[in-house]
Amino acid sequence: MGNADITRDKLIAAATQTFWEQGYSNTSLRRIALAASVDVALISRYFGGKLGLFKATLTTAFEWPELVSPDNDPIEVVINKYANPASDAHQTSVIRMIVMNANDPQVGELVRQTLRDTLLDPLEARMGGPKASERLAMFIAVVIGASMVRQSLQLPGMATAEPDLYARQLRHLIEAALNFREDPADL
Amino acid sequence: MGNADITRDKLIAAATQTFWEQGYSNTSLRRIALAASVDVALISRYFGGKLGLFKATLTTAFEWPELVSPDNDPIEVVINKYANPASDAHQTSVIRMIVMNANDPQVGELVRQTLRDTLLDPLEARMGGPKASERLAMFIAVVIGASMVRQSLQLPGMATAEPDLYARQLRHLIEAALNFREDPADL
DNA sequence: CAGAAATGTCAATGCTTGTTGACATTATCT
DNA sequence: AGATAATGTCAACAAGCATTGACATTTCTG
Repeated sequence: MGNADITRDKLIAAATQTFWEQGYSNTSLRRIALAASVDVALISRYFGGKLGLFKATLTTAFEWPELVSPDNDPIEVVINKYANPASDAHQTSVIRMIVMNANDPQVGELVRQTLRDTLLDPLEARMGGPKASERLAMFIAVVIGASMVRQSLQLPGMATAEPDLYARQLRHLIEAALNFREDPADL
Repeated sequence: MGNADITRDKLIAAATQTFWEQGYSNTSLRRIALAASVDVALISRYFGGKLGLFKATLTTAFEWPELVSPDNDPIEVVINKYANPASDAHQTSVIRMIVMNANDPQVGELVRQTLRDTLLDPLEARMGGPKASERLAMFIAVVIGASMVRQSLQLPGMATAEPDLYARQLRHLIEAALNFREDPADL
C-alpha cells in the first residue's frame, strides 16, 4: 500500500472494465473509484480528470502484438482469439467499446485515431494484393459484426453456437471478405 | 400550433435522432426539448418520462415492411437500402442505436426483444434451407459490421467508397453469409 | 359569450456528476 | 528523530439531470 503506482493501476483496471462496458459518458468516476476501492479525488489528481483516465485506458486497449507480428497469420490469430471462450469476452468488449464510443463527441475521434494507428495501419501495411484497403475494411466489418451479433444482440444462431461452429462461421466470413475482388462480372 | 399531436410528433422526431445518435443514457431530455422547440416538462406530461419517450421512438424504429414482405427478396432490399446514400444514413443510425443500447441495463432487453419480434423472427420464418438460424445470424452480422465500419469507424476502404463499390462489397459479404453450410470438409 | 378542458410556461425539487481545496496520514531522506 | 514530500481522506462546489406542481394561455364546448 501507499504506493501511488498501485493506486494508478487499480484505477486503470477498474476504469477499463467500466468504460468498456458502459461507454465513456455513461460511466461515473465515483463508480470507478468504488470498484477500485480508491477515493474519487485521486482520479483527478493522478490523471488530471475523467478524460485523462480514459486516455490511459486507451493506450493499453489496442495492444495486440500477435496480430501485427509478421510471424503470424492475422486470420488465424483472430479466429483463435474470438472462437476461444476465454478470450472472446475480452476481445468482444474491446469491440463494443470502440463502437459505443466512436460517436461520442468527446472521445470518438480519439478512439478512432488510436484504433487506426495501433491496429489498422499495421494490418493494412501487411496486406498485399489489389483492393487491400477495401478488403481490410470488409475483414474488420465481419469481425465486428460477428462480435456484436454474438454478444450484444445475442442471436441464437451465433450466441448459442459452440466454439467450433462459431469458429467455422467466422472463418467462412473472413475468407469471403479477403477474397473480395472487384470484378465487373459480379455485376 | 396548439395541437398536442404536433408536439408529440416533434418530440418523437427529435428524440429519435438524438437517442439513436448518442444512446439512451447519454441523451438529456433538455436537449431533445430544445431540438424540438418544446418545453421539457411536456415530455414527462405526454410520455410519462424519459423511458416512455424512448419506447415511443422504438415502435417506429424497426418498421421495415418491404423487408418482411413476401414479394421482395430481402437481400436486394437490404442492399438497395444500405447502398443508397439517401437511406444509408438512416438505416445505419438504426443499427448504431441497437448496438449502443443493447447493453444498457435500462433499455437493453427492450431493444433486443423489439428487434427480434419485428424484424428477425419474420426473416427467419422466411429463410429456408439448413442452418437457417446460423445463416441469418451471419447475414445480420455482415450488415451490422459493414454499417459500423462505414459510418462509425469510417475506415477508408468502406467509408469513402462510392455507392457502387460499397454495394458490391455488401453483396459479396451477404452472399457469403447466406451460402454458409456446415460442411466437415471446411475444416 | 362564459365556462371548462386542453395545452403550454416557468420555477423549484432532489439527485448525480466532475472537480477542487483543505486537512490528515504515511513514507522518504538528511 | 525531525523535516519534507508523497499520498490518502473528506467535504464542498457548481453544473446538469429528470421530474413535479403551480400558474398562464389557448382551444374547445355548451
